[in-house]
Amino acid sequence: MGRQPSFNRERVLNKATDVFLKRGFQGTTIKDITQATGLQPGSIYSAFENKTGLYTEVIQHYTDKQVSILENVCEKTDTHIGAIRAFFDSMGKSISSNSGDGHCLLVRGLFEVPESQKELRYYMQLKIHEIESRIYALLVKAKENNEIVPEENPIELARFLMTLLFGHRVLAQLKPSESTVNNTIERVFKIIEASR
Amino acid sequence: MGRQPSFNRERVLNKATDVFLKRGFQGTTIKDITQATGLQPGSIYSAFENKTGLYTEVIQHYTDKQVSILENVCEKTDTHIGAIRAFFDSMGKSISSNSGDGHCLLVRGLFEVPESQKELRYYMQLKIHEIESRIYALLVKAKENNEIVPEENPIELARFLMTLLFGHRVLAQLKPSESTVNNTIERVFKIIEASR
DNA sequence: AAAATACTTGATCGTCCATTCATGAAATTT
DNA sequence: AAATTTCATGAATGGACGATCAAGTATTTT
Repeated sequence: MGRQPSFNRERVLNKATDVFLKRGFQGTTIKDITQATGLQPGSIYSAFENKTGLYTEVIQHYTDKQVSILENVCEKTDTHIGAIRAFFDSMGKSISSNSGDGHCLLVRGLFEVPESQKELRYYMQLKIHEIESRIYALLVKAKENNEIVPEENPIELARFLMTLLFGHRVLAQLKPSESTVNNTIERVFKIIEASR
Repeated sequence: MGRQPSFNRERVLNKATDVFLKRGFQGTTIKDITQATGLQPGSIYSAFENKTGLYTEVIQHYTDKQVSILENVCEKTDTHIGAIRAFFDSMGKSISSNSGDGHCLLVRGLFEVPESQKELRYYMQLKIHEIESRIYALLVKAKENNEIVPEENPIELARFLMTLLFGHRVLAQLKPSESTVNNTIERVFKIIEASR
């Protein structure tokens, strides 16, 4: 019934993700989005309701990508601990390469999505927990597999590893040299090792 | 010659710090500042040039406070490593208490001061390095004092501890329970211990 | 092919906000 | 106390931005 939207939603979300990564939620204007996507304001608003709706969907899209990065490294590593290492390495690369200024939409969003946007902020927290619970699941399997010591608490370790991931996203804002990033990540590995 | 400003600059900076901590740089309007300080727009602009100038001075003021926290704990602890521990504990309290939402003006600023504000962004990086170099200095003395192992590199460890401080400021945004914060900080201590 | 439905366009609206400036008031100098 | 200098006031300005909507166009249905 009636006309179909003529744009590819996935492509639009990817473009919008790039813009939000570069300029943040507050710093991105609808004009920025129209220029990046080629869509007109009306089309954006009819497809996503408003700027918040668009950002929400971008966050969903972005988190799905992060989770699939984690799933991919799981297949390529033989231990669960090795998968977590690989995930940190992947983040290290994202920090050292200059695309998107090493930003994570979720971390950045926590600091700059206005407090008035209660729902959106809650949604971002939910998505961070989604990633954390994947790491937790890996740690549980690692424990079953005797990859980490039996005294280790996977919930707490997962939280601590998230804190380290977070820290690196802030570090990224200081434009650290590649060797600095390598060193900090190496130290994370040592911590993971120590849990063995 | 002429009239003196009738307001107390320090008091104004403290009030402005509270507002910026609560709402961020972009989220704070001049109206917010006028309401918090009782000053009129014109007075603010004549005293601080503009919003950026005010924020810059607030950052300076804020960093000085952070540095004096660090200096205070140095006097109250007998080892240099103990001072670093105490500094982390102080941050832990700032996260668990709800004033200012556990924010750090410097960390938050890195994520939300617009990229167009080149000078201000550079200034914030400078101030972060100021704190980092204080921790570095403590580590050097700790090493001289055999509080940490001679193989340890103070530059790298200081950077890593900063990354952990950063991580906690992100963690704070997830409204962690006090026990979660205690646990993550406890794990930081174990890392510091391991350097002994 | 006519009717119905849904998407597209882009100018426009209303609001908010950083900043300014003319006027007035106070302190200091002469 | 007159003149000068500086500060305080707060309404006004100009620009930016999120959002809307009427008119137009394409697609599907009957």
